[in-house]
Order: sequence, then C-alpha cells, then structure tokens
Amino acid sequence: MLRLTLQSPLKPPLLSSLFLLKPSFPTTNLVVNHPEPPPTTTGLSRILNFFLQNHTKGSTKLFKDNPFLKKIILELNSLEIEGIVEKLSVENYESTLEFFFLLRNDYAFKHSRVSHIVIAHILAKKQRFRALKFHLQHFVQQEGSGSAHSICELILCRFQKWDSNHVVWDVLASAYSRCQMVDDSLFVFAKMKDFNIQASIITYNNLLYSLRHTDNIWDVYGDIKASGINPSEYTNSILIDGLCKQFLMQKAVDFLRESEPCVVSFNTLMSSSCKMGSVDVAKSFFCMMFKCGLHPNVYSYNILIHGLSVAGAMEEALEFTDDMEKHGLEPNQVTYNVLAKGFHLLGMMNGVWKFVNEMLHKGINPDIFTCTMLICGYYNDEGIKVREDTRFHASDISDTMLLSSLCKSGRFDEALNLFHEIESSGHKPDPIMYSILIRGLCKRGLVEMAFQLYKDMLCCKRILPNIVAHRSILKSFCEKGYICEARVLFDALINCDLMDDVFLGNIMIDGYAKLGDIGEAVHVYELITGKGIMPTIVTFNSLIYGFCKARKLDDARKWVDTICAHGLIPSARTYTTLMDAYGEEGKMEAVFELLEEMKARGIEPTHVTYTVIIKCLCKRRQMHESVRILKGMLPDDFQPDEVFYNTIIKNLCEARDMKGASQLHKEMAVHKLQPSRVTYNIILNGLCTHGDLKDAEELFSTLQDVGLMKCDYTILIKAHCAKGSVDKAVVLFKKMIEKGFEISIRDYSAVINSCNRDRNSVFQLSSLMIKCGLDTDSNCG
DNA sequence: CTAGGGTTAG
Repeated sequence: MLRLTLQSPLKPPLLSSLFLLKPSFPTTNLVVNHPEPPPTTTGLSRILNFFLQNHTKGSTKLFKDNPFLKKIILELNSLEIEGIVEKLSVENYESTLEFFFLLRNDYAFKHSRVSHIVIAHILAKKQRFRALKFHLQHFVQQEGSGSAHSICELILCRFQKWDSNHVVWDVLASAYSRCQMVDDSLFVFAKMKDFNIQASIITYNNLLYSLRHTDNIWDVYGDIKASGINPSEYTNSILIDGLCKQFLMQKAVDFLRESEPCVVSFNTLMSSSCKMGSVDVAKSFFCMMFKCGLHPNVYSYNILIHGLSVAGAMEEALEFTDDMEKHGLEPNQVTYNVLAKGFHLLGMMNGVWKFVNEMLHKGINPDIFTCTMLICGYYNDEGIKVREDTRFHASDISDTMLLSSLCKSGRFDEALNLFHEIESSGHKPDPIMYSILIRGLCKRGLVEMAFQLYKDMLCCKRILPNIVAHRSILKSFCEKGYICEARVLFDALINCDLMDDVFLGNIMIDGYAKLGDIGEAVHVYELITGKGIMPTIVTFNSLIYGFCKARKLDDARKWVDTICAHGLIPSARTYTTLMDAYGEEGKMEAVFELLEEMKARGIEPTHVTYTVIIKCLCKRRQMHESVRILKGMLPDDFQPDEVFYNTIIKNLCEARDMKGASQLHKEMAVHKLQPSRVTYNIILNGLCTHGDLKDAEELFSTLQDVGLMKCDYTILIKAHCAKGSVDKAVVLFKKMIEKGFEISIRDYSAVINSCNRDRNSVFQLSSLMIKCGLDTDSNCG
C-alpha cells in the first residue's frame, strides 16, 4: 500500500512518471493517429470483405475474437476501410454500424469523412436520431471549425441522392451549432437554403441557442417565422434566456407576454432576476406563473430558494421548501445544498447540519456540490466537533469533515493517518476524501505528494478523481511551473472526455498565459471551444493577459472584440489587465483611452484599476502631480485596499519622500487596513535606500514581533554593507541563518556586491559564507 | 432551453 510521509516529498523529476498516466486511464476513446500507409492492393481488404459478407449479424463479435482479422484492420488505411463501409452499407446496416463503431472505439481507428457520412445516413434511415446527433457532433469536433465548406461539398458530390439526405443536412447544422462552430453552422444553413432543404425547429433552436448572446437572435427568429414552421416552447425560452443574458429584461418580459408562456421561460426570468439581486422580482414571476395556469417545477423552487438563501432570508426559503412538498415536489440534492449554503452564510452551523443530515436520511448522497462546500472549507473547524457528535458518529460524513478540518489547519500527518486508518478499517476509499487531501496538499505547495495520491486513486484503486482533484493538481502544476506535466494531464482528460467544463480549460490557458506562451494558450482555447465548451469572460481575460505578457498589446486589445462577439461583456479585469500592460510600455494615452472605453460601456473601474493608473502615472510624472491627477479621478465612495496603499507608498519612497510615505502608512489605519509584511518591507527598503538607516533599524526591531521575511533581512544587510558597517551586516546574516531561511549563493553574492568593493568586507563575508552555509548543494537556487 | 461551485487583473 502506498504510504506517504511529509518528510519525503518527491523530487520533481519523478513527475515524469506522469507519462505513465495516459494508458492507465480507464476510459476508451484515446485517439491514436495511425500512420497512413500508402493504398495497398494486398488483398487484405478483400479478405475482410469476404469475411464480413459471410457474417451478417454478429459478425463483429467473431471479428473481435479473431487476432488475424485485427491484424488485417491495422494494416488497412482509412480509404480501404471506407470502401468496405460503403459496400457493406448497401447490404446490411447493422453490420456496418457495428463495424464502424468497433473500429473507432476499440481500435481507435480514424475513419474517413465518407465513412462518417455513410454512418450518418444509416442512422438517419434507421431513425436513431440520438445516435445520429452524437455521431455528427463527434465528427464535426474532429473536423474542427472551418470544415463546413469541404464537408458540404462532399455531401453534395456523393450523397445528394441518398434517401435521408435532408435529415443528415439538418442534423449536421445542429451539430455545428452545438459545438459552438457558429460560422460553420450558418454555412450549412445557407447551403440548405440553396437546395430547398427545410431546417427543423430543433436545428433552428440549436442555432438560436448558440447565438443567444448576440443581436442575431432576432434574425434567426425572423427566419423561423418566415419559413412557416412553428416555434416550439424551447424556441421561446431560448429567446428569453438570450435576452436575459444580454440584460434586456424588459424585452424578455415583453416577449413572454406576446408568446406562449412556459415554465422554463419563467424559470429563466426568475434566475436572471435573482442574479441581479432582485429576489422580489423573482417572487412576482413565481406568482405570475400560477396566474398563467402553469405549475412551478423543481427548478422554479430551487431558483427561488437559492435566491432567498443567499439573501439571508432563510425563513422564507424554508417556507418555500414546505410549499414545494405540499405541491407534490420532492426537494432534491440542489435544494438541500442551497439551504445548507444559506445557513452557512449566516454562520448557523446547526442549520447546515440539519440539512446535510436530512439529505443522508432521505438517502440522497452528498454530491459534488456538497463536497465542494465541504472541501473548499465552508465548514472550517467544525469537523472535529462533528465527529464527536454522536448523531453523526461513524458516518462517512463525519470522517470527511474531520479530514477536511485537519487539512484546513495544515495537520497533514494526522490527516494522512486518519486516511490510512479509514482505509485499513475496510472502508472503501472515497473520492471525496481523496480530493480533500489532494486539494489540501496542493494548497500547501505539496503538489508532488498530492499527485502521488491522485495516481494512487486512479491506477491502484481505480477510482476516477473528481473535478476538485483534477483542478487542484492542474492548477498546482501550472503554478509550480510544471507546465508540460499540466498539459499531459489536461490532454489526457480531454482525450478521455473528462473535460466537460470550462474551468479546467481556463486554468490551463492561464498557465500558458502567465508564461507568455500565447501560442499554446490560444491552442488550448481552440481545443476547448472545438469540444463545444463555451468560453467565459475568465477565459478571455487570461488570454488577454497572455498577449500582454508576450508584449503583443494590439493583439490583446483586439480580443476585446472577440469577447463581445461571444455575447460576453468585458469586465473591469479585462480593461485593468490591458491598462497595466500599456502603462508598462509607457503609453499613457492608451491607458486613458481604455479607461474612457470601459466607462462608456458602463463598467466601473475597481480599486485595482486605480492602483494600475497610479502606477502608470508615477512612471512618467512627479509623484505629487500623479497623486493630484489620481485624486481628481477617484469616485467619492472609493474604497482603497492594502495593495493600493502599498503602490503609492512605494512610489513615494522612490521619490525619496519618506515623510509622505509614513503619513500614508498611518492613514491606512483610518481605512481600517492592516499594513502587511509587504507594506513594511516597502518602507524598510525606502528607509534603507533613501532615508535614515537608524529609522530602518528601529523599524526592523519592532517588526520582529510581526514576523520578518527573508527579504527584510537582505535589504538591511545590503544597506549596512553599503554604509560600510560590515559587522552589523554579519550579525544580521548569522541571525538570518539561525532563523532557518534558506540562503542561496545568489543571496551571498548580492550582499557581497553591495560592499562597494571594500576588500576587507568582502573577505569577511566570504569567510562567513564558507563557514555557515553552502555545505549542501540543495540551496543553489 | 431553466437550479447549486470553482477559474482571471495591481
């Protein structure tokens, strides 16, 4: 059994064992690219043909157990397989389907386009619409965006006369919409119009859905009306959803009035109202539903109960929960999670436990949302109490809670012990417990150990890690600079179809962006959007950060338009990132231009925005003028934060205005801001370089209680060296070593360099270096 | 098509 101890974290090179991960993943669908051999006339395909002809139904089973035939398949290229598929399809649909999917799923065979379209026709003919839908989605994902043109061409050339032609066209247009390839979808629509093929309402709905963030919804809606087909209930609610997403609530309500109202439309309106903070409006929609003769469903109740819970109106939330049951609707996982969250927000742990308990009693297992609440530490230190509480004694949840508490307080030894104890008591290891440990270890920077656990659950225990585990590992890999390992994991998740949400993609994109590797960042972006995952504003903000980091500012700026094209609204973060980048390049006009642009869009600058602005201003101007300009810009209710102050204090120090700096330091208290170690470090540095060294020493000694950082020591040491007080420097240096800070050669040389080439001092420090440190090679950082 | 969480800037 795997035993982990905190004393022996794995060294990074072992991470290369990650490459073993891929074959260990328990799912299929790993795409293997077969090298395409030149077309052969070896007769292999004739043998295969002969074989398939002689076994209609059940042929593939025979085929599966036949190593000889397997060998034949691997010898053939996709063109030869295509020939077989086509020929077979004339004689036997079922065999063709089995043959195709067996090759794809079990042999990871990459079929040709023609084969795919043949299969689509068979599925259409057999009216297996669900399978057809998935088949074509899979197909267009594989083909990627921009493929519509050539695929349409192919269908026109070779499939025009096939019976199910119109169905295939229709579902193809849907597939492109569902995979977020809107341009391709529109291309298919246009071709269909040329050939008088009527799109179904389902296909229109898919298109409408993928365009719901944009003005184009009305064009599509107009098209539907003009074509004479009846909009469905879905059509209306998608339209309402789109209008809500564009914050056009009034238009949404107007449309609801004119169209046939349905529960989903009301739910969408309620959800949007709650998100905008108006639970009352949501409640009035709820009442309106009854007046329209409609009955709220579980979604309706949950939306409302959530709205009330986050607003702190727990009594009312509970009333609606009762009401729900009176109307014959059972509260579900979501209901309980939402109620638990509400009580937690109020700090009423009894309430939380009441609902987690009720959930267990009803046989509803805590799901990923409950777990996220547990794992992400909503329940702080309650775990230990809970485990002692007899009501929860020996239940899985109490173990989970205890584990969570231990991880939260950094007691990993105890956490791991508990974990092994649970394991050896015959309990099946639980993915939630794993993810708690993995997340905890990652948070502490112990990603190597966390990954060991991750692999242990995956490879040894055959438990699929949950989203929390994936996220923690991926994020930590990125943060620690193991970008290649992160990518291998990411690709494995994609290939196993375990990547269905945008968050993992965002983490991966951000990882590349932070390194300035914008090429890969964009590549990952294309990868996830090709999978039909909708990018969010976070995706774009990270991409823009990446372009800025790569110093491609004009490209970065152009991506703001892409955000809008996706129906998303650029955020204050978007603009702040751009402004910071332009400021760094000294392009103040651009900074102010962006500020105007964001305000024009109704996006309020945040305290971060203003921090960036002051940072930029100070680069070019006198400090006092900069502050004056900034003061003119700040809104009355501006709430500065600690970093805002730190930035100004730092600039004041650099302008040698130590008096102003200490004044601002005092002012922080007025805003109830606690100066942090960073603040003190800035002031210390200021005093050392532009102020009185005595003041610096004084500050240094008072800081001893607050806790000193390594750079506090080095700053003062360097200052002493520069002033020629090497003795004082040496005393401090020894103290720093005593405190257990890791001292690198770089630290030594930095100090020695600041000795003004005074040979005596250099000698003194060098001997100290030989005496005290560098006896191991571990600190050559 | 509609509900619960998490990923980004100084």
